[in-house]
Amino acid sequence: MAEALTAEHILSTTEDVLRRYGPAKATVVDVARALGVSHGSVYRHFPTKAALREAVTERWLDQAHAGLADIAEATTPAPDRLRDWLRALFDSKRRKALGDPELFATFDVLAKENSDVIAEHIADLVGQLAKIVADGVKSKHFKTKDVQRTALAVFSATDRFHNPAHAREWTEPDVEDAFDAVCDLVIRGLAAR
Amino acid sequence: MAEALTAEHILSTTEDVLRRYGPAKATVVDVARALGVSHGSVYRHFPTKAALREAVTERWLDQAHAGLADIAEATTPAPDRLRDWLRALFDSKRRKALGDPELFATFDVLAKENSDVIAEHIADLVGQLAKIVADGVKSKHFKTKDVQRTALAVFSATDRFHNPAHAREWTEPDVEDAFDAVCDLVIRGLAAR
DNA sequence: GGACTGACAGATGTTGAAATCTGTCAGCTG
DNA sequence: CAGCTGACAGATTTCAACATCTGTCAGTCC
Repeated sequence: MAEALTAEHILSTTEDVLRRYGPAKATVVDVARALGVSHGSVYRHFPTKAALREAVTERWLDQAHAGLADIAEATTPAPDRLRDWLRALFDSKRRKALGDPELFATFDVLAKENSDVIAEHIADLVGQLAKIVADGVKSKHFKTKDVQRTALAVFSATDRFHNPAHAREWTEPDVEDAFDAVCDLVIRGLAAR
Repeated sequence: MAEALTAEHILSTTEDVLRRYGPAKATVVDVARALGVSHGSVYRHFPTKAALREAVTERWLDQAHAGLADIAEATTPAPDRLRDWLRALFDSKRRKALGDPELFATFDVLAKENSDVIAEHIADLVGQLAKIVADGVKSKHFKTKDVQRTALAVFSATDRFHNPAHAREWTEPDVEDAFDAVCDLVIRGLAAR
């Protein structure tokens, strides 16, 4: 009303609407109603509903994983840093899955649609892994011929602990054990002998 | 008609019906019709539709993975044997996903339902992994404190390449690379130094 | 009397008409 | 004239009547 209608304003309202109705029920009309404008105005800022969902998810992912980049950039020994980073990723994902289920469900929808936002998100995470692996090689903690390929392998091997498709398993009591066991295996697999 | 109605006969007809209609559409009435009996007769041999589906899937899984146990029992060096076994599992799963999609979909349904059949199937596979890991420890190729935990870690780390939830990824060109990279990482992680 | 049928109740699925939604755009409004 | 509205076409979703399915069981038929 008094405020100008900004993309930012639309995004945070959409987040609220998604949280209330979930990705299956939330409509652009709902968002417009919550903003007190016509839905045509929303289309002035976002070309499609999909673009809107993606923008919300992108923001949400950035916020959720803000701390990860710091861990990746730290100067701690690479093996410890890798374990901390994988742990932080797992904890962050699980916290979101349990504490913010509707937005997590939105994220899950995008993941199953091969959205660009998810591809970028994954590329970002694998890039951070590559940084840690490269540091480990430099410090002689790790040994590998192809850093990028190895970073991808680490990401694949820990898929169960960050891919939203597996979220239902994250409440089982054995996951913690499984996570630690996979971490041990992966870190040993990287180690220089 | 001339034949007596046996559980075996019902199972193979159900397999045909599932292949034709898929798990979502196939009904007990369809199976009975294909057998030329009333659906009440089917319930004489299987208590519920779910039990029937599970029995079919169990047979199908046994047949699909018949060769795996032989590999696990072989006397080749444990690292090679592990790689062969993981490769055989991946190939077998992928072949089924592409060549027998409706029964694979049935398997996928059971997997998402936490069915006992799937739990046993997994326990069987992890048992075979444990055999290979234990042999590797005996022959000094591998080193681990807890064989069972390690076998589970190997199974988790390669989840992307056998869990039906990931079947859509198995046709992407990069999977082969990813599979090899994860195998390398896992086998290095097991190796004694 | 053991194997099978078919009618049945309640649950689940299908269908098509009505309601709502997405995305566009000509026109209003300040 | 930049920002917004609201009517619109076509796509999608909802809803309720209807059909089919699951699982049971009294009764039929060798």
